[in-house]
Amino acid sequence: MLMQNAQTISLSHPAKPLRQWTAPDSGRSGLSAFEALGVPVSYTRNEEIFGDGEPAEYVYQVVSGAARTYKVLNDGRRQIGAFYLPGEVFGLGVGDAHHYSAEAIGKSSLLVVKRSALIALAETDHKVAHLLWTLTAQELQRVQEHMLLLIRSAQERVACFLLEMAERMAEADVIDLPMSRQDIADYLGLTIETISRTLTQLETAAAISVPTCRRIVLTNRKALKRLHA
Amino acid sequence: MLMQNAQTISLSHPAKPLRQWTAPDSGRSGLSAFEALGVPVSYTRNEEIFGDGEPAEYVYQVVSGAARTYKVLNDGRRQIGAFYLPGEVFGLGVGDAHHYSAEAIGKSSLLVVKRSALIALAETDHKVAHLLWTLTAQELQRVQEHMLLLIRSAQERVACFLLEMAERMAEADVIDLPMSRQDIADYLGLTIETISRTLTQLETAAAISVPTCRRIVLTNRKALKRLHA
DNA sequence: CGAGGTATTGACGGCTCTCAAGTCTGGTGG
DNA sequence: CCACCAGACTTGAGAGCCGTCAATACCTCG
Repeated sequence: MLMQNAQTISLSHPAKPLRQWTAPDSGRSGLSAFEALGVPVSYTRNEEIFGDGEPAEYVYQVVSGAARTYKVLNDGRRQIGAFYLPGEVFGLGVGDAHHYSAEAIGKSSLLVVKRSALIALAETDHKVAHLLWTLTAQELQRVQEHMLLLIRSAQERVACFLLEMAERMAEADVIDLPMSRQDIADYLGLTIETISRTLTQLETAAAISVPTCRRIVLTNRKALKRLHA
Repeated sequence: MLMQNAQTISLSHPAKPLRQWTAPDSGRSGLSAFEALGVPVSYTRNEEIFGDGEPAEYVYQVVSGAARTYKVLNDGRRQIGAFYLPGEVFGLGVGDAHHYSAEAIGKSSLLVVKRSALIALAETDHKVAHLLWTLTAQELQRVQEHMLLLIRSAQERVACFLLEMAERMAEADVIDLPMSRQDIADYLGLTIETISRTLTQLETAAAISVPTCRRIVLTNRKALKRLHA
C-alpha cells in the first residue's frame, strides 16, 4: 500500500533515507524543527499515553517500540485505529482534545512534542505549517486505506495486514509482530479465533509460515497479494 | 457527531448565503479567500467530478446538490468514502493526485477552487494554511467515525447513518435523502437488500417511517440512538 | 515445576450475502 | 390525463462466513 511508504518516508526514520513526492526539503527541514522540540519519554507495556477526550497537549513520534490508538465502543468492543512504528507520528488532530486513546504496545520510547509549540512555530514558519498539514493528510490517507480493509473478507484483511506490516518494518520476509492476536483482531475488526484460523489457513496454503506466534514469514508474497486490494 | 457541526460552521452553512462571509471578519478571512478563488460549476446526475489517480488540480465546495467520493476495489465492489452536502469541502489531499473518485449524486453546483492557488496563498497567509490543515483534520475525524461504523451490526450502521444525515441536513425529523439505496449500501459496507430489510425492521419497530423511499421520518430518535456508538 | 495468560482448534448458530421473484415509482409519450 | 416502461426498491429462501462458546495446547515467568 502506498500510504505506509509515504508516511515512513515523510517522517524520515533516522535509519532510512528520504525519498518522496512532496518538496524534497520542506519535509525534512520542518521535521528537524519537530525533532528539535521533542523530549524522549519511556513507556512500559500497555501503559496509557493519552486517553480519549483528554486535552491534546502533545504530539508523539515513536523512537523505539510501538504504539496503538483505539476507541472503545459502548458495547465494550475496542477498535484499534492504527499501530505506530519507529519514525511514525501520532496524536496530531486539530481540536484541542484527543478523540481516541493511545497506549504503548511494549516497552517503548517516544519523542514528545508540545502541540502549542508546534502550532506557534507554524504561524511564522510555513514549512512547519506544511508539515502539520502533510502529516494530517497522510494520516487521513492511511485511515481511508484501513477503512477499505474492513469491508473485505477475513483472509483478505489478514493478508493485507501482513503485507502492510512487512512494508513498514524491515521490508524483509520475516516479520516480528510487536502486537498480540487480540490487537490484530481489534485492528481488523475480527476476533482472535478468526485471526488464528486465518493464519493457519494461509500457512496450509503455503503463503506464510508461523515459527512462533509473534513471528511470521512471508514465503509466498504473490499468493498474499492476490488477496490484496 | 461533532465533526459535522464543526465542518458546517467552519465552511458556513448554506442557509447563510456564501457571499456573506466575505465580510471582513478576521476569524474567517481564510474562508473568504477560499471562496474568492472559487468558480461555480454545474454537474448533472452521476457526472464524474474527478477520477481516482487523476492530478489533484482543484478543491471543491458543494453549493447545492450533493457529491460522493468512492473507490472501486479489484473485485468490482464500490466503497463510498463520504457524501458531501451543501457547504462541505472535498478533494483536499496533500499529494498531487487524488486517491479516490468523485461524482455528483444529482444535479449539483460546486464551487471549484484551484489547489495551487490555495497552497500559494497558504505560504504567505497562515490563516489559509490553518484552514487547509483544519479541513483535512476534520475530514480525518469524519473518516475515523466512518470506520467505527463499519464494524457494527447492520441495524446500528443504518441507525447511525440516519442520525448523521439528519444532523447534517435540516436537523429536522424529516430527511430527504439525495442518494439511492445502492449508495447507502456502498457507504455502509452492506447490500441494498440488507439496507431495505433494516429500514423495514426500524419501521416495524416504530423508530422511523418511510413515506417514500427517498424520504425518511425519524419518529423515535431515542430508539435510534440506542443503536448509536 | 507450576500457574496464568495467550494462542489454537472444534462445534454450532446467527447475521448478512446471494440469488430470485415481485412491487413500486418516476418519467415518457401517446 | 393516463398508460406504459425501465429502473429502483422490497421481500423471500437458502447458503456461507464469521462470531460465540468451549476445550485444549503453548509459552513465559515466577
